[in-house]
Amino acid sequence: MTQTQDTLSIRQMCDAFDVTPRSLRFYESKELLFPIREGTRRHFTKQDRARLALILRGKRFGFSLEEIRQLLNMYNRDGSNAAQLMRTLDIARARLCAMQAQQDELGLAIADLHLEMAEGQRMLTRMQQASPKTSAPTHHAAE
Amino acid sequence: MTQTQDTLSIRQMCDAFDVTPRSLRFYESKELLFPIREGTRRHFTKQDRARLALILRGKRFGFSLEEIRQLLNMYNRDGSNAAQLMRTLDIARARLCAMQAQQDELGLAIADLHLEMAEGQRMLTRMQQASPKTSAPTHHAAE
DNA sequence: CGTTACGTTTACGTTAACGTAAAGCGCTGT
DNA sequence: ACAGCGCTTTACGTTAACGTAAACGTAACG
Repeated sequence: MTQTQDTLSIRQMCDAFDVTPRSLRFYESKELLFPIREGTRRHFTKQDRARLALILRGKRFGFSLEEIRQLLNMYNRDGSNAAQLMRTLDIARARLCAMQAQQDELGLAIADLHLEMAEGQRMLTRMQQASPKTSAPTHHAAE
Repeated sequence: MTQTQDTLSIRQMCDAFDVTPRSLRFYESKELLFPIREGTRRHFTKQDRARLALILRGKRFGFSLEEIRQLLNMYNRDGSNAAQLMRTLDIARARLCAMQAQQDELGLAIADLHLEMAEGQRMLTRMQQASPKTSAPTHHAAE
């Protein structure tokens, strides 16, 4: 229960999260992570691990590191005062809006692409029927 | 019906599509557009306009210019042979898959962000009730 | 004939998110 | 004492999609 030394080296972090040392140092330089500095060495705490998990998720969602930094502040309740919290919420609202717009556009694009692909598929089928390279057994889009 | 001269200057294109000359020249250098070259001047045909429209749509959807170039070939049926068409369809399938994955992840992210924002909102409300700066009339999250 | 307006080419600058190389410190094993 | 490992800092390199500046052509306007 009293685990006093719950900290990872940079290499252990890399292995645990499948990132490069460069990235971790970069994130620290951008103030996304704050490992304990024992002299020159870094020690990543449980907090850092949690933050890194959120960073990686954010990246998958297409956020920039700067945006992620903003959101981390919200997740962490660093800004313990109302004004700061309100600004953070504003940022979140804006991001949310953008994300929803993007999701909608993505939906449209997906539908369009489906249509174009169907058209291409039809053309391909016609072409293959026109010039059968092999004697062509019933080759129905073999997956 | 016999509109022999249906071509736009670079400036007209820029105005029509709200892009910079630099972008158009860049797209040409990347073989996304093929304006007629009368000496040194460019003349953008109806084809170019159609392609540009697709380019801009593709960009909004998050495609890279190289990906867009591939897709333009599909839209245009340039690759009139089956092999080429199949490769193009493969690219499209991959993109489609990625797009759907991204859309799903975006959905998750949106839900998460909603939760976090709700939490932040509750905190804010508590803080405002705890320290009423003004004599505070019934100020219910005035939108 | 000079100057705007519009067009061109060439080429270096910019941002994001690292990659990669160089050079050095501190500890361990032999 | 020295090699090697793991970590460090410093700093230049990379990719995409243009921006921006320089330096020039040419056609019309006054």
